[in-house]
Amino acid sequence: MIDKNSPVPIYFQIEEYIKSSIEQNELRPGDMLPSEREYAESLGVSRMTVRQAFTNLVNEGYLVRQKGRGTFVANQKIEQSLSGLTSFTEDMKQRGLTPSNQLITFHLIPGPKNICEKLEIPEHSPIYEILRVRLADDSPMAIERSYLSANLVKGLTEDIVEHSLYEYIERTLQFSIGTATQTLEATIASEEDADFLHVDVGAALLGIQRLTKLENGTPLEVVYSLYRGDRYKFMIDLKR
Amino acid sequence: MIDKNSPVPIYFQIEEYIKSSIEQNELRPGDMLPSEREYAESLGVSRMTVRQAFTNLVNEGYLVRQKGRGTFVANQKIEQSLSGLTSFTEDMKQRGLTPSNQLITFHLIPGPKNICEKLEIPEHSPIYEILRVRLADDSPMAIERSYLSANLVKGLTEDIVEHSLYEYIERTLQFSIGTATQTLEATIASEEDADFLHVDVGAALLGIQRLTKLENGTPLEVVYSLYRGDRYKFMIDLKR
DNA sequence: CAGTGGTCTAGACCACGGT
DNA sequence: CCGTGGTCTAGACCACTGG
Repeated sequence: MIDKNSPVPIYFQIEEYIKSSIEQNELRPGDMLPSEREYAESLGVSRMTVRQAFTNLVNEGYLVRQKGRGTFVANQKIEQSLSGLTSFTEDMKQRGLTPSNQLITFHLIPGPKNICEKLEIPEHSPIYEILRVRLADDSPMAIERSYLSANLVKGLTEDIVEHSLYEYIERTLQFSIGTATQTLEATIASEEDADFLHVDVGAALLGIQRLTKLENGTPLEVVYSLYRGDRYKFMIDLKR
Repeated sequence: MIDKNSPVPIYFQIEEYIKSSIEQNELRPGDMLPSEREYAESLGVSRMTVRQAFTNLVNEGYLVRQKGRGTFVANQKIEQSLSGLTSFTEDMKQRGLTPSNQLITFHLIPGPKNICEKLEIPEHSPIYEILRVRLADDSPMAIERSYLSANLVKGLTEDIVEHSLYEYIERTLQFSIGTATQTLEATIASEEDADFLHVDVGAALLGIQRLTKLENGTPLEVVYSLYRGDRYKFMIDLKR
């Protein structure tokens, strides 16, 4: 169960083991775990190593510690939905819907001023403009306009865009996405919107603007989305 | 600077000292801190103790560690705006607007089923129902319907509600607010909504539902709000 | 009372970054 | 090469919980 000679840190191996035990329901919410000392002895490692694993899992919301009592499996993992920076694809899957795309336009254009400012690149720099209708269970859910710097995200093709852009960025380009600033507002469907989304003119739409940055702070993507008000709710957990 | 005989843990004292150094601009974003070993020696404590303080500050977004280089003051404390659980009053002040209230109704009623379920109390338990129009710079911004258990939030009066409910809950009752689950969706103004908000029927409104819980997990408040789409945007920072 | 998590020590070796 | 953070050890005493 634990490989001391692995390059993977022991505390991380312990974390993974406990996480999978929880996910496979071998450990249920409210269950008490073996004490830190028991764990340490049975694995033949120091108590501090076990403690590091436990601490991380507490911070991630999997476990709860109680002084003088023990360590327990948390009732609900709050962090799961908290501050989730997800792609449309991931978001829909989490909701139990099947996502798909309908690519409307895919252009390489000289960047307009307002976009370039947000991406922190010179005006007129080459930019990919991607217009997609996002479908869930084959029915329109949102319109999405994305802008990415062509000098940063190289080798973008229609194929990639129709599949999953985030997967390409994270898996193939090995970029690690950091944070995003997002704005939500309510608007009304114009004639063009109504057309794409199969709703009436004047229907309620949820407008979402997002600026995504990499972990090193480089702006990655500007996205303007319009979600159907009758099909989409945005959920978020907040902490005081 | 550090009191070893204090009941306050050493790592916590170190945290507070570093935090205040950052807040008073003695340490600026990008500055490198003394190494863990230097800190430990100069304070006469173990390196692991310093490390615990550093680790907590990294998790809170104050510091950034770089393998082989050092520990640095973070550029921007993301957590500041991230996942901000704020009251309407706080929210408006942050935006530079002056908040005020117009109390429409304030009733003590037997709780309807759906509300009581969310508040995790028996059906028909006494509940305060508060209906307010929220103003910013004396112009309508939102309609808010709040529900609170009268057995939990005692001594509520019209005066308190017209001032600031959260202040009463946190300052006077000494409750500490923990987390909230929030849902946002786009809707259309009904005739009644339009009346309260001074907008046209069919105008875009941002509907926000919130369930707030105390730190011990007790549900505190259910709120249904309708914000004017032309005046209000909801902003949030997300982490991957 | 025994067992738990909370804090702390004084070392150790490693992988990494920059000189 | 040296200094950094990353990991790990084998102890220790404390405050708290429960029986």
